[in-house]
Amino acid sequence: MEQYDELFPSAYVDSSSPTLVPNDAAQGERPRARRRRRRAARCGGGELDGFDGGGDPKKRRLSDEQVEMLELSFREERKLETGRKVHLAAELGLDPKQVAVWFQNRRARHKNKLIEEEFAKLKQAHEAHILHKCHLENELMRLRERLEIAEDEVARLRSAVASHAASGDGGDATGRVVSSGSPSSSFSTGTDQQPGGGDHLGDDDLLYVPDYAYADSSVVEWFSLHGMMM
DNA sequence: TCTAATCTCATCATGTTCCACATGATGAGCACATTAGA
Repeated sequence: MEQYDELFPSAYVDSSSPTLVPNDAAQGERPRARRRRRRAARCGGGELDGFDGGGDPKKRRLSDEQVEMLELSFREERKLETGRKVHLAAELGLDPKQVAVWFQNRRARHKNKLIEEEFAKLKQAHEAHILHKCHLENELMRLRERLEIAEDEVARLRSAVASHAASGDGGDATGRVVSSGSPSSSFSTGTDQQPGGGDHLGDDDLLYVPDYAYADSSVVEWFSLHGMMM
């Protein structure tokens, strides 16, 4: 009948009745209270659920020596063969059933401990990953800002070149562009710019105008030579 | 194949130490736990 307690924990079911009809005396009683009552009945000498009423009904803690011996044995071997169980029980003055129960509980609690340790490790690793992600995001943000500044500079230089080309002036005797902006924005003097591999440059490519382009032709001619729309 | 012993798991009850935790004990196992020996 105990199984009904487990199957229907939220509703009282009379453990003495196979028809699952609540009994009047305990109607509305919760499983815990019911179990306590049953335990009390056992302890009080009442025969219930096949309990013979013998032995010490009180739960006794094992002595330090007993626990020490059991721990020692557990460290040697987690499982408990019948022979070892009987031997241990005799040695410790315990019931073999108690030894078996102690090993069962010990295994369960050992497993829980391992699970907790594993959880702690995973949590630590997770937090480290979160931190690393934050660093990467910060780095990405800085790079984006730098890219934005570079793109602004490129756009400004492009428009400067375009306006000079459209007005037909602004070049010196050799046809070089004389920038009206800051001296640092001179279009052709950037040393960190690499020559483009092809004739067609994309919008996002940095423009590189080689010096020879200024020698005999205007910038406009150079651009048209390279198929670029102005 | 059957059966007893044993296992895991969830839970309870109680003792110990400050109201929660540790630990001994119990019962189920559901397309009905697994395993070992007769």
